[in-house]
Amino acid sequence: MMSMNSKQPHFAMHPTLPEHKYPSLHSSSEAIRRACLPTPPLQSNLFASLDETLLARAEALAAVDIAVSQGKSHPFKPDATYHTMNSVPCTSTSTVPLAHHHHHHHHHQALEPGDLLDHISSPSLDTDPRELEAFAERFKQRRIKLGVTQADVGSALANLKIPGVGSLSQSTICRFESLTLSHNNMIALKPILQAWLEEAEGAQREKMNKPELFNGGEKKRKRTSIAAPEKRSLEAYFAVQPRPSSEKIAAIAEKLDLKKNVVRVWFCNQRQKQKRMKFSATY
DNA sequence: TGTATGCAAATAAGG
DNA sequence: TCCTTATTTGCATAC
Repeated sequence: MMSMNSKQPHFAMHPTLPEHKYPSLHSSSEAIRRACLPTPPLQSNLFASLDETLLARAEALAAVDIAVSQGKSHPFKPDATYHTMNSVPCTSTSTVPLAHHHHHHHHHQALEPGDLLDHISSPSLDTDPRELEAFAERFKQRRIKLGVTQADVGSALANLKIPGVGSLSQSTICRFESLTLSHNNMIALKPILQAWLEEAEGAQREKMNKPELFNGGEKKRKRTSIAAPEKRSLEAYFAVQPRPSSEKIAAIAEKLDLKKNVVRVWFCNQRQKQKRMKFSATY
């Protein structure tokens, strides 16, 4: 019934596959305060064409930093597989920060559905913050009754074999239960967690042995942890050249023993961060 | 030991 | 292929 799931079965071998597309609207307590920064007036890149001298300086600097930590344990693996998975489409556009009830921002959503036409996930209902809140609470209670932890649920999701759905971390499950996810994110995750809950309860009721529903699969988005020394090096590079060429990125990646993509993304995120800071500093 | 959270990687979507 | 902007989600670590 609630199969508003998009498509693509595999999530095991595709770094990226075009999947859903939902309206980008955020809301929700946490998201609301960190996101929503208007676009700052973009200052053109001052360092854009500084000569390599500075870069060399940074490299030297970086080299020292690295030297210290290299040769001995690398605290993390650059990671080898990122997969696109979970997340589900959804078509809703409500904007209601769960925490601050009613916002001055009601947009459409004609009238109350009168809760008659529900059951088969009526969009207007599945999107209702109150319903989500109620579900989250029920979910948590029933999960506990099943004797399953948040981490268990997260990893078991992949075994649900829902196309495009992989595992999630304990953090995400926790945030779902405490409604500290964006509204749209809540809406996207709800059907998935609901599916798991029903399966798990059913299995338990039937005394079926389905361990996969209580721990499992590893199909989770992985997150690289960039160690402090490497991070300092990246920052040094960034200071002199915030937008390195693809070649430069490759070189940096090699020097730091990180995946090129990790470095590329780091620069993107760093630029994004810089803008945020610049913006908030202005106000 | 499970569960919350801060910070920030990784992704989605439109150029 | 890669950028930007907006968002999702995980690692690490504090409760």
